[in-house]
Amino acid sequence: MKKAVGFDQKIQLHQLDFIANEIHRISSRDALYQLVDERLMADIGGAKSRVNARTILFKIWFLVSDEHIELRDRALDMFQRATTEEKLVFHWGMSLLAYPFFKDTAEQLGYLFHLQDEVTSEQIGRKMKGLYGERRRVEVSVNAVLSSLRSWGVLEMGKRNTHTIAAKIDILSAEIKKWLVQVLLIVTDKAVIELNHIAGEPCVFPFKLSVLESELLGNELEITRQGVGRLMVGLK
DNA sequence: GGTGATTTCCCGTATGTGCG
DNA sequence: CGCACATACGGGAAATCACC
Repeated sequence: MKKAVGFDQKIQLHQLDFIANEIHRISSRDALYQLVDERLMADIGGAKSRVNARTILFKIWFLVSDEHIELRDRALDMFQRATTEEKLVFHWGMSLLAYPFFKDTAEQLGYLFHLQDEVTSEQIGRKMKGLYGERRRVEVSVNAVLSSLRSWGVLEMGKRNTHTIAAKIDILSAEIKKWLVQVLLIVTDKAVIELNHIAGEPCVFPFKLSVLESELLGNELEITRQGVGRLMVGLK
């Protein structure tokens, strides 16, 4: 069976901000559909493509699977008083949770950026086709993710389709670090992760994520020691 | 369960844009 | 202009939902 792709349209930051803001006020799905569709009219002409984009937005923020609802609600709560950069962290995390394709693309980008400063769309396209098969859809969707990331200010495009990381975003708030680490554990499917490996996780490459043990204390995460000075973080 | 409607996902193609 | 690539469009299949 072919792996689902899903994320096949460019999604802009203000569209994500819009839905994250409106979810608070509007609880009815139909009303929110209506509202988002109206908002999308400014960006996308065709009704069908608007529906496609709406599908993606809803999957990220609204139609969240049960096991992620709690994280979603916490994100929404913090979202209200977050800075622009912090809001991006939430969009990023929710996208990772909603779309394995997004997560895999981010991860591959992260790997490539560990090795080099510039990544071409062709290069990442090849990697993703390796994971998802030789399908045109994969090509289109990789471009959709890349151009979304450009519009989010995560990537910049240089000459000849090379992409570079725009300035990395430093995450300062301990609450948000904790949230992202939780997301990280879920999407990477790891039981535990070593504390000082967190910053190097490929799928969070746009962020500077340095965490101290003290910042992760609380009800959600569990910290254990392994050997000398190795701190492991896992979900409780 | 069946079945019709809606949602989600995928595809081929048209159009636009930048570049040699 | 011709080429490559990005983006949007609409058809349609597959999956899921809602209701009987």
